Amino acid sequence: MLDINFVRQNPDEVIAMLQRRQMGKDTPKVNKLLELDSDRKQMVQRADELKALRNRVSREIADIRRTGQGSGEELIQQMKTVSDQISDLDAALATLETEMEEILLGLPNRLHDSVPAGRNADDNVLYKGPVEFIHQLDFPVRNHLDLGKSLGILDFERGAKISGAGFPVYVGKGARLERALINFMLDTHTSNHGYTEVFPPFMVNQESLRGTGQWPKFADQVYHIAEDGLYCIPTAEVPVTNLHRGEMLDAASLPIAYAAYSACFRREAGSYGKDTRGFLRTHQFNKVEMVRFTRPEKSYEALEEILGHAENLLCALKIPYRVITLCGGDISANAAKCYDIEVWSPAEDKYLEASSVSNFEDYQARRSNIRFKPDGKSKPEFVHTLNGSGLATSRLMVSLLEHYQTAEGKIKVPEVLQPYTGFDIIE
RNA sequence: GGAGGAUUAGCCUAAUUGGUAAGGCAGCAGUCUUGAAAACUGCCGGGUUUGCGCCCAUGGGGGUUCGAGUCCCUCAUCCUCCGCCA
Repeated sequence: MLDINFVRQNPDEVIAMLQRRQMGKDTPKVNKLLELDSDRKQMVQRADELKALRNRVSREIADIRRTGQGSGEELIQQMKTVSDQISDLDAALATLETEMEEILLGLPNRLHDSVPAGRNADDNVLYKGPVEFIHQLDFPVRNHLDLGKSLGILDFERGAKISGAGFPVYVGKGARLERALINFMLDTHTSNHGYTEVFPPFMVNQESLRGTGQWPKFADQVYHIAEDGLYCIPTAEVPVTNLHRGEMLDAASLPIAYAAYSACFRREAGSYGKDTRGFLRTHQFNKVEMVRFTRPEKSYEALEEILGHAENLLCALKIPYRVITLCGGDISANAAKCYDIEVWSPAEDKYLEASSVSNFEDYQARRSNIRFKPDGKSKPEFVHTLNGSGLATSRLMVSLLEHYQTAEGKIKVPEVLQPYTGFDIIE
């Protein structure tokens, strides 16, 4: 959420940001917001004057009664009218503020200056890589679906039977490999990268979705358990960032770094026909997520660190990847800056997004009211929040299976995973 | 699911029959000191204002009232007990 004070003082900058994001058509929203803001100010003034009057006279009534000078009946009658006026004004204000909040919640975040200009994904800019590792694939490569099926480690058909399309089942060594990946990633983050492990709930309430910005914008992409008012998390970012919702963090505790595994649930409504085969797009997948809370001046430093932590995993696994900087037209509304890490899929013959590393600056912190006091006398400030996948297993598994396949259709297990799997080959 | 109790600022704790939130700790600044501690003084929820001031704020949301921390309804969370159950 943007600061209404910032919008009021820098409307041109906000409108320029919308244009950089290819959202120029939302410009009227900004003007409407400023109009409402101005109306609000006048109404608040009038209401405050009436409230001041009521408070003063109420104290007079109390004095009159205490000293036995009378009942104050005349004043009470006058204040009845005043109170009615206040009620009307407050009701009108509440309507107006709701309208303002709806607009404000719908406006995207500011963009960092370093975010490249561009209309869509084609305009994203290569930041690092490609980072290659030696893999001998001097035979016709098979894709992850073929490999998974022939080795009996992935079962999409039964997944479709028990749940629906997009709910894969891992079986035997496939299940073990998936669990090994998750454990390897979590162990690396906690042991080598300084993160505190969190195992969060997989369902959250609507306030949490709102806090991280998935609500209301992505309401149609989230699984909803209507009876209990709960939502399946689309990413661990939601429960983990909301751990500190409404809190005043101790400045000495910053930066806070959490790593969390969670299953992630996404309806993927409207994306059928696009990368839907096998693991490329599923309704449920596994992901280890890194989440950070930092002082504002440290957040861009943290962004590079998180990116580095995600890259370390791919280097250890020896899976080729590249890093791109998302351009203004492709970056998500919540983020001020975002890197995507893409892994190479030899069978698909293209890069697949396996991680997104973002700095949200104070956008989420303002929505979820996460603050700290820089020092004793200064006012509370919003922290900056960041997160990065480290990593999502589904696309990673695609790349892993394909890169580590042998000419005989077996899968070698990457060396760093062997302590976790207990075997070095899937056949 | 049922009964009772609780929720006040970063933390802890007060508030007559309803009369408009009192303190303490921590923190920050200053005085004193070679330095530190102690002591003393000031600041110490949010908004608005050049300022005085004004408004809002007692878990969330409603209601009664001229006026609600206080009375009523409802929801959430925690504690105690009862019931049910993996």
